[in-house]
Amino acid sequence: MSTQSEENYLKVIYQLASKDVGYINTSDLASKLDLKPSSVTDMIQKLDQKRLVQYKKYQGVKLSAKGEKLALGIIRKHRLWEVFLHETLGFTWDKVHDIAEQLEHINSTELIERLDLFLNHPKTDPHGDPIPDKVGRLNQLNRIRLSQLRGGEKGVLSGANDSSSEFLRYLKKRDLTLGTIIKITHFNEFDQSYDLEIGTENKTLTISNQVASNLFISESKP
Amino acid sequence: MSTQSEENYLKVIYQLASKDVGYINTSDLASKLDLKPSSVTDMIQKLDQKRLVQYKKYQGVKLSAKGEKLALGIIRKHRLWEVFLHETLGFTWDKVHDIAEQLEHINSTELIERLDLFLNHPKTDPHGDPIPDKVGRLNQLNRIRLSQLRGGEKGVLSGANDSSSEFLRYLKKRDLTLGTIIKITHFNEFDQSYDLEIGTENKTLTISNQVASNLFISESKP
DNA sequence: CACATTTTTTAGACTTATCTAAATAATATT
DNA sequence: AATATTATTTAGATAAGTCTAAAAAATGTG
Repeated sequence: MSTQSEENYLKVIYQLASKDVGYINTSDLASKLDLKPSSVTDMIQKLDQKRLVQYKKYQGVKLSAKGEKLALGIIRKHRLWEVFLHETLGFTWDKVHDIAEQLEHINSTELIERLDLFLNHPKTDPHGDPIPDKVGRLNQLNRIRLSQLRGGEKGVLSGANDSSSEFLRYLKKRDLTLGTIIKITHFNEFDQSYDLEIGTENKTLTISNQVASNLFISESKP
Repeated sequence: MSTQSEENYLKVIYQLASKDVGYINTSDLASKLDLKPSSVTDMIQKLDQKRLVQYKKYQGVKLSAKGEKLALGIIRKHRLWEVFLHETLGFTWDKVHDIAEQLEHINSTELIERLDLFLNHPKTDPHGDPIPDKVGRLNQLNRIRLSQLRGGEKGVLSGANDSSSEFLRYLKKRDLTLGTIIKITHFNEFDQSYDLEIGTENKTLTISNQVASNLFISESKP
């Protein structure tokens, strides 16, 4: 079995790895985990010994097959609990993440399978992220970052990459909820910002590239 | 805030205290927590410093008002999660305890209030134990131990004091489920055992004093 | 390419919660 | 009451996970 701390490392390594590929470096890991780099070095050496990651001195870490499986298991639990908190208990979008951070470490296969059944095998969490299945298979959704689009293109908001409450409240305030139809009316070269038209009422707004790179968009008819 | 370990100490001290009164001694606490007495001494000194218990050297501990409030909060969480596991997810009586041991340490007042609402403010857990309310008030049920009765008396099985799966499976196998009507046909002086008649089909069985002292009985018309 | 800067690792320290072994206090027995 | 037994506490050790400070390696710059 793994400790809570080990599980957090694996989860974060997985998340950082899904952006670009290759080895994750110590300082990125440290800042995401809110720890000092020296602590991270210690732990990844331990995880390497347990064959959960591959670690190369001064280069970084990546997950082993075993480590990835574990990480996906934790992500599965996290996202199923998020669905439960949102759908069953009525928590808002922006509050589920922090509580799920605790619940994801509860250890019981039967609990998770029963929860999955009770929730009717949901495919995505309240932020639009896909939920890995029992054996760790992840249905890669057909979606791209808003920042990969340019003027004139159009799509449906299908997820956010940053699940901090602050960011989610920012979105909510601007009616950027899951399922919203978004049309990019203009890309402003000078500051890399985007002018959008959202929903059906011709509402417009401008978002920074920062924000755009954290939003996922899928085809208009998904 | 308290650690998971501290919470377990407080919970167990509360449970032992509700049997007889006064100070709880180190070795009882140690055996219930499955730790060595020396570890217990260390921890209760720490809890005393935090003003969660009162500790007198060589005499034992009891909860302070603050400690009792915390303990009741943990018991509330434990029992609400048990109801959820049983009623919502369909776990059997004997499996809910171990998972609730983990869930009881999840920290979120809003989560517990929403769970309580979702479950429709249950009054007892699946073992018949009362659930403390938000402010730690516990509705003391009108029930006594089976071992306090003698031949001829009658009542309804309303709870078990030992929630180990082993004990609960023992009960299930003999149809001793919550709500069963029990009549004590005879008390056997020589080995302190009880002859019972249970349910409506004149089924009979004999249980040891051990078992009898772990069963709660309430009036026939509760 | 040599030096400066940044990143990473190592070494040593600290905290929490536990343990074992020894010392001390309380209780039981003769 | 003196001694034996049992319970409790103290002292010192250990493991996990973190930290700070110093050393070493990698990277960037003139």
